[in-house]
Amino acid sequence: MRELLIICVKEMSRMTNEGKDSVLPKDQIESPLVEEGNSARNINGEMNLKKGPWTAAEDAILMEYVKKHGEGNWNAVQKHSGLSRCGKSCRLRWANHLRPNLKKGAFTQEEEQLIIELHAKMGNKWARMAAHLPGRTDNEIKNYWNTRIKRRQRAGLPLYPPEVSLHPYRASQQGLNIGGTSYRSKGHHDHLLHNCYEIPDVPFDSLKPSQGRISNSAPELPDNMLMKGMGGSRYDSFSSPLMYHGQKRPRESSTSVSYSGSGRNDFLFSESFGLSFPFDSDLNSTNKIQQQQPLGDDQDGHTLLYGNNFSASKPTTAAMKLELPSLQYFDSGSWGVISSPPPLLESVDTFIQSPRATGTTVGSNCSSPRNSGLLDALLHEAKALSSAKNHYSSEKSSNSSTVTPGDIADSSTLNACDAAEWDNYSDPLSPLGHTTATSFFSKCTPPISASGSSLDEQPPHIEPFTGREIKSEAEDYALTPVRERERDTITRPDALLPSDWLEQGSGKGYGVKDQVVMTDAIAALLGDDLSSDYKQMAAAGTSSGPSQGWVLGSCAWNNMPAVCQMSELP
DNA sequence: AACATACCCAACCGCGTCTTA
DNA sequence: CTAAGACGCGGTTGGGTATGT
Repeated sequence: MRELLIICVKEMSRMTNEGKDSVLPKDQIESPLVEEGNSARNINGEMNLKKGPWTAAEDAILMEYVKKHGEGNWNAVQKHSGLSRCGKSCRLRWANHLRPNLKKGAFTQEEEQLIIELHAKMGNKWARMAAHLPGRTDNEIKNYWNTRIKRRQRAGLPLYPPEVSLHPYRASQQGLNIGGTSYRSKGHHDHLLHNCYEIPDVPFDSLKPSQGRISNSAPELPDNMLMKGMGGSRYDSFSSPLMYHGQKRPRESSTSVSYSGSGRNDFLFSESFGLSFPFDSDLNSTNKIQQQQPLGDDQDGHTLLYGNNFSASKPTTAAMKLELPSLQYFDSGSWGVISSPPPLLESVDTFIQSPRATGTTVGSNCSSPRNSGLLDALLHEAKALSSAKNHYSSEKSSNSSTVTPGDIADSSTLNACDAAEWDNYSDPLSPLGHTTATSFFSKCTPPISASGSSLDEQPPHIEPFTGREIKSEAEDYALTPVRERERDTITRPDALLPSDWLEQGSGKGYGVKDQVVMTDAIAALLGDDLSSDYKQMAAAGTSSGPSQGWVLGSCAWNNMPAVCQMSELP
């Protein structure tokens, strides 16, 4: 090692003398430096740190240093070893290339599969993902993923297999490619994570069941889930997505125009329910935005971009552009298959806790159902169980959904192009699939079109509820003329809207029978212990709900606070 | 063979968080 | 308690290589 080091230092010296210009970036080359050996100092005597590719000599020095002193204290490397690299650079080099047990080479199939799963769970949490992939670095995973999505984008394939598509996190991430334009801010992932209760591994156990795969990772409840889920204060942030309670505030948001704090969750809510007003805890501010962004504003040609014409406001073009993300989110049209995402369970929570946006008052002790992770967990668990029973039929049902020409195929349901690729992931008995809760709630979810959608372009994707009655309705849906469905769809958000908005739609609603079914479904979700309570509340709630046709809406509207309280029971 | 495009990957940058004095 | 430094993370960039036309 010692010899190697000497050789390397010699080589380095040679390079420094002969060809350092080829290594140093232009700005360094042109800067007035006085260089000595392998390091350089500027006129102030500060070290001029080298950038660019590492040489073998530098690697050797770094390795030697770490061998002696261990990892950490990276800034000391420069001082002690004479390496003219900043500590950051050293750490990166070590972590990504020099540290032992690094796995080199292409990802194995298992690794790729795991990455997909992890990404569906975690989003762009590369470091966390890397923790599940021994020998792999976050950078590697990130690069792999970015390449992958690029490839799939080009191929017009959805990012995830259909089985994964309903995972709240994933769905929210993909789903937020609203109109092909995505809205992303640094903070969104945190928000999403905060608002995504994961029943670990449930969504993925079905993937490649024959592979006897790994899942070496212990079921991971995101730290923030545990904390925020059970009353962590940061969870409250979701009740007011426009406000960044946490320390992380999207950098971009500060510059967005007339749309303060345009974190993605603003759209999470909007999209999940086809409402386009940023959900602000402060109704006044919403009104303010409404004034600034009148209905029908089409300054950027996305009048209906956010679902339908209920649009009360939308971010300005400037804001959008500022929110434009990394290549995970695609330009308009690139993701032709992206459709209205399946409604998110978390959306329901958002919905539930949106009294202020809807003008309903909720008891203070329950102002944020987000305070209760138990409810979410219950719902997830219930939906998993339920869909395990019903997945197969609903899958068939959804697959048979009529796709009219011009419709945008719903990637989350099934993309024909992708079907073959993901066939091997399919498991009719998967606990994932179309979940009861999600399907159930999807009735409240108007469509968000992928490509600057107007209502004429895309019928809603409605996940068939797995219960018998609802399922038949879903089948009806497939047979329902598109125009009629559109009308139907337009009316659906009424459950969310103030009464004056409710009059916008006159489509069919759901009758008492449906109410019962839904009530039963929720009761089922809540389990025996809670179901009777819930049913009582639902019975009370439906009678006073804003719309007979919106059972869930009215349930959530009127009763979920109580449910929320229930969820806080030990 | 020349060019264009896609792909891969290492490295940098900026910011947030953690730690420590 | 606070400020500064260290560290970690995620997004982005740019160069080299492979592949297609």
